[in-house]
Amino acid sequence: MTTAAETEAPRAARPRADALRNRERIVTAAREVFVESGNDVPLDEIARRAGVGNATLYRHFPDRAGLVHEVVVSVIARTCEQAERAAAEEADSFDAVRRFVHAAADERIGALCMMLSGDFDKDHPDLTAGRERLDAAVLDLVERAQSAGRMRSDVTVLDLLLALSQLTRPLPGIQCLNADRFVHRHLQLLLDGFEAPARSELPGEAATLEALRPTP
Amino acid sequence: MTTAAETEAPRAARPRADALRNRERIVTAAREVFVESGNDVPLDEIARRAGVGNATLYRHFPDRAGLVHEVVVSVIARTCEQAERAAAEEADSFDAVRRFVHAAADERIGALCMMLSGDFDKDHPDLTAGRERLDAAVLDLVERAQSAGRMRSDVTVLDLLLALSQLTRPLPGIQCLNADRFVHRHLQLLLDGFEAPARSELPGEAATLEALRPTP
Amino acid sequence: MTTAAETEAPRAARPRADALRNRERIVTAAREVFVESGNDVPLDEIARRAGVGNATLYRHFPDRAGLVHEVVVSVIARTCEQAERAAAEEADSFDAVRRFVHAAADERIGALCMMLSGDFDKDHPDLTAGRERLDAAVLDLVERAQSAGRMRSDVTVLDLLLALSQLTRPLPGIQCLNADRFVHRHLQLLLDGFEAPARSELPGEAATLEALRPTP
Amino acid sequence: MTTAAETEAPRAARPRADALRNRERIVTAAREVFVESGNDVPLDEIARRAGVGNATLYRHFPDRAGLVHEVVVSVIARTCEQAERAAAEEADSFDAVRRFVHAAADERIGALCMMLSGDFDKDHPDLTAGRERLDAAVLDLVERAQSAGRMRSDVTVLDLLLALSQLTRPLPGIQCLNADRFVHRHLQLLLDGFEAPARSELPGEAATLEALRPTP
DNA sequence: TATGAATGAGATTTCATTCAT
DNA sequence: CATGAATGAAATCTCATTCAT
Repeated sequence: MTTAAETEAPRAARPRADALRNRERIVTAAREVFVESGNDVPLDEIARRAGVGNATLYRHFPDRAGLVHEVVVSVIARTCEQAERAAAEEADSFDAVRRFVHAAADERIGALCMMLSGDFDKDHPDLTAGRERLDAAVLDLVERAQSAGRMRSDVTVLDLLLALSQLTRPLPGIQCLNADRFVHRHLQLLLDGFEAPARSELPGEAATLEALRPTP
Repeated sequence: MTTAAETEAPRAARPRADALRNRERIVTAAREVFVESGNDVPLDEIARRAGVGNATLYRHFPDRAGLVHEVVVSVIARTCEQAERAAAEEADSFDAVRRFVHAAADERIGALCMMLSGDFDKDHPDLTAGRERLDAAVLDLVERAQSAGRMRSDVTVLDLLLALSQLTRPLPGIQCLNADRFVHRHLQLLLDGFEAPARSELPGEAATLEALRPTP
Repeated sequence: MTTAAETEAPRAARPRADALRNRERIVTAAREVFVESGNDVPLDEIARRAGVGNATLYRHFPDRAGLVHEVVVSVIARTCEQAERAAAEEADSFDAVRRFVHAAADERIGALCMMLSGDFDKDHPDLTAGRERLDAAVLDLVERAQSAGRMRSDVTVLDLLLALSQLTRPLPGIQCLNADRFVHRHLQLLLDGFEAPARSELPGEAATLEALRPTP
Repeated sequence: MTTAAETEAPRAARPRADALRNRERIVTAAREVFVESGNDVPLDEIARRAGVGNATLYRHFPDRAGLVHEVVVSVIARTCEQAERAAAEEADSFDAVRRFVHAAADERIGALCMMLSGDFDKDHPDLTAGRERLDAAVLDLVERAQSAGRMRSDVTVLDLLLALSQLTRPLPGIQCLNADRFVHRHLQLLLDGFEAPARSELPGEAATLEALRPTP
């Protein structure tokens, strides 16, 4: 006879409650620290901020790349959720885009840029899956707005995600209270550019995420 | 009997030709490498790329901060030059803004973001002077375009410079041939936002560079 | 249910036994190596002699100055102990001085000279406290001997400590078995000078440790 | 037909006047800097203090050891001169010892200790010759004083030279105006110990310079 | 399991020595 | 000859990762 908990996770030994809490705290601390201080903070700093010993971090993640991987995946997932919620809850199709953009900024999607620079496995299935899900969710937002004539038809999903990520990328040395306000200002300006009817014809080439792969 | 050269500058020996060439090569290599691989490349890598020994680098720049300082100052100066040239040579006031924005991207103004994160003296007179000159030159561009009704009046110099820097910031891991093309696309989108008559009222607060100072 | 030990000190984990042992071994090795080879030995050499990796040394002492600080403090403390023991255990007051002088030599008090030349914080509270305690202990020895008419009244504590330190200062290049014997010979000669009734009047100025502070 | 100058130094090309002056300035600067800042100052610092380029230093001395060698030899020679002059000019035999001791201190004989630690050839003929001449000169002083019953008979030349060197050794970190006064105070105390009739029998073993040779 | 400690590999910086002007 | 510049080797210090309690 087995308990309900054992039934839900039958393949691995049931993780202890404090272990799960530690794991969560480490990922959260890492996200914050990466945003604040950049990608090259010592892992000891992250462990300290999470309130755990450094070896505990290694129990949960095999190496630095593993931790970065987890943070990236979690940021993508949270951003994805925002995209889906915006699509579901906003009546106007361009308002949905707007809401997503600002929400993604608050989820620190910009930190992804920084972390892509680290040497971790960018072809890991988790990442591919996450990107695909995010692409799909954003594509939904974009297509709806474009079909409704609310967004320029030459703007691609990749344009949106790239520009968004870059504009919200943290400036590790610069911590001041109204930095966020600037970011949202700039996003609004960008969105105004997206909304405007096309004046100058952009090179409307088909843009995909693959286009950004490093050339080997 | 002495030659004219000896008579004219007897006390301060002119710097040697090869030393000047080396200094130039180091700064150039550093600019390239910082853009390619981020702010935390080993100095040995820069020295190697410049074709000099690592100690030569230290003869010219007292430490890493000194080198970053030099690169930052040089990028600012080159960008400034582009602003002044655009103002002088373009007939249309918004075309001047456009030309400056794309030229600044090519001068790697985005690398400034990355380098501002490094720990070097951000209050050095050289930097202050450079920023002031750049601010003035860009203010000239912006005010002309706004007076002519070609640019939204709620866009500030700081908006322009910050968004421009962020959008052109290098993605150290990602080197591919058409990354630049994406950047210029996004700049065009942003400029379209700048050009459009104001639709949503932006919070028109007076924005200055001081606003980005870290809070002490 | 918790054990008594866990109950008594629950908040500050006691330092690990092996860490304490390592710390002790590093300080001991440093004291030896500084005496043997001078103040500018590589820290790697000290770590090797202590049988630990170099980074272990840096875990215990933040930098070279930190290690030198610790060695200086420990030598002062050990010397101090010798002074107090000599005062307590010797019947004759000048014998106590003699015993202290030779014991201080064996504690390598001379190494202090060498280490004072290194660039570490000479105004650290630990050092100030140590010096004061040592001064007090030696002053006790000196005053007793002088009150008993066993020591020249114009010899000050600072004279004793300085001359003692200089005469016992290690000669880093010179390691031979009877170097110590020479040192003790010279100390005896000096003590004979101290014991003799004053013949030539020395400039009896009040001498304090402050007199040796570098002029700013 | 040759000039007188060429006749006097026929084997090597006659050194130019400015070269000689430079050589002298380098040795003087080195002596000062070694006393002030210890044995491990950069050669560039010495060159700067001498007002010459670093390469000029290397033109005169093949390497750092060569420079140290020259300084050591020169200090020994100057000290030797003081010994001979004291012997010649002082009426009282112990006054001659006293005068020599204080003069040697002023010639920075203590710096020899520091430099013996550097890795230079301690068996070079120049050094051996210098030491022998110095030993002879000081032996003359000592024997006269002992024959006249003015100095304890158990004090050897080596005792005198070693104690003198140690007591006058510079403390590189400590530069203050009356440091010299302390040194001379201590020398006086030591001399008083030398002058006193022997009270405690010292271990009168024959002491020679050879006794200090490092054990191989 | 969680932790503080230990470690070697690598980055920054210095300096004795050589080179080119 | 004299010099500023260049250089590699070595020293200091950091950090991702492993070990032992």
